[in-house]
Amino acid sequence: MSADLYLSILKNKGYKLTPKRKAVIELFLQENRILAPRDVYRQLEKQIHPLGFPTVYRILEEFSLAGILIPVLSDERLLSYALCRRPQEHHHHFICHSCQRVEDVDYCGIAGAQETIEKKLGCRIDTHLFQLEGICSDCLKNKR
Amino acid sequence: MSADLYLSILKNKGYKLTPKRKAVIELFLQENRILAPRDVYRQLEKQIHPLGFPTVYRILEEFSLAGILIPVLSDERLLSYALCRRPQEHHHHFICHSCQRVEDVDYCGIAGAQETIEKKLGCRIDTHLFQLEGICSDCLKNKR
DNA sequence: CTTGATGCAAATTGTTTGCACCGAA
DNA sequence: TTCGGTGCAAACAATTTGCATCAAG
Repeated sequence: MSADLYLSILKNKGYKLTPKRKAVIELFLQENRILAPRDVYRQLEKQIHPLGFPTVYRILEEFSLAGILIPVLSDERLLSYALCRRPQEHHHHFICHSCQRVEDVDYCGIAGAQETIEKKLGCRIDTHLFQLEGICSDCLKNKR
Repeated sequence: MSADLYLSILKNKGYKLTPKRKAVIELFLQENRILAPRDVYRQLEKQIHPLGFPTVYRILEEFSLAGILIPVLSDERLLSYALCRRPQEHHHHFICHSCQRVEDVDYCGIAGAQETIEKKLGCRIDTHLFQLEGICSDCLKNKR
């Protein structure tokens, strides 16, 4: 999986493809886990100078609006982001409590039930969050 | 629905039933929507003096640990809490994007699929978040 | 070139800590 | 009476703003 998919999405939405934006995508691809703004900053400043916190915050929010990143609450109740592996396709995520790794889940919790729920509550469902949490296969093996 | 259920849960867990804790529960029952710490503080300080922010934070986290409140990310990416209407029973929530109201959803997204997903990913699923978001019936009527 | 992207400093806001005092059980 | 609960001040951390400069397209 390369960064090209995300870069083309950004390009289509009129964003400029700057080295920092590319680096953020590469970082999420490499780390494969949820990252808080400070995590992103700490990793990026190792390779990129200068770098400011506002830039990190701005990039993360833009990516979130572009559908590339999903905001999630971390265990420490800190705003974090998960990379959306297939931004075009509907899917959900499994987050490991031990290593924070994010994995795709094809199963959709609401499949087929949306209309039923809408009728029962009289509401209109626009989005849904289906997030699984536990211990991933690697951490289970390592008994972490 | 009264506050008694929550108070008995807290009592069973060894918490003291103070006026402030009661007031927090009453507030969530009245407001029936997600509230950030600052929201709770602003409402409570109208009726309770003195009151400090640390107290609000401590109560919210305690209630979260006790299973009475669920931490959620608000639209503004701010840590907020939703009152768990039936702390003993497994269920999920619908959050209105317009008025922030929280409603119970009996349907469980993972029902029956947990084992399948665990086998596929090789992971152990401990918890899951299934949160529906959209516009509630009242807001639909009022075309808000 | 043009306009969006970024750095920087500073302000603002959110959250936690330490400790003395208070009050529910 | 005894701890857990709370206020307060202060520290700490997260996030945003304003503006001058930079660079992708």
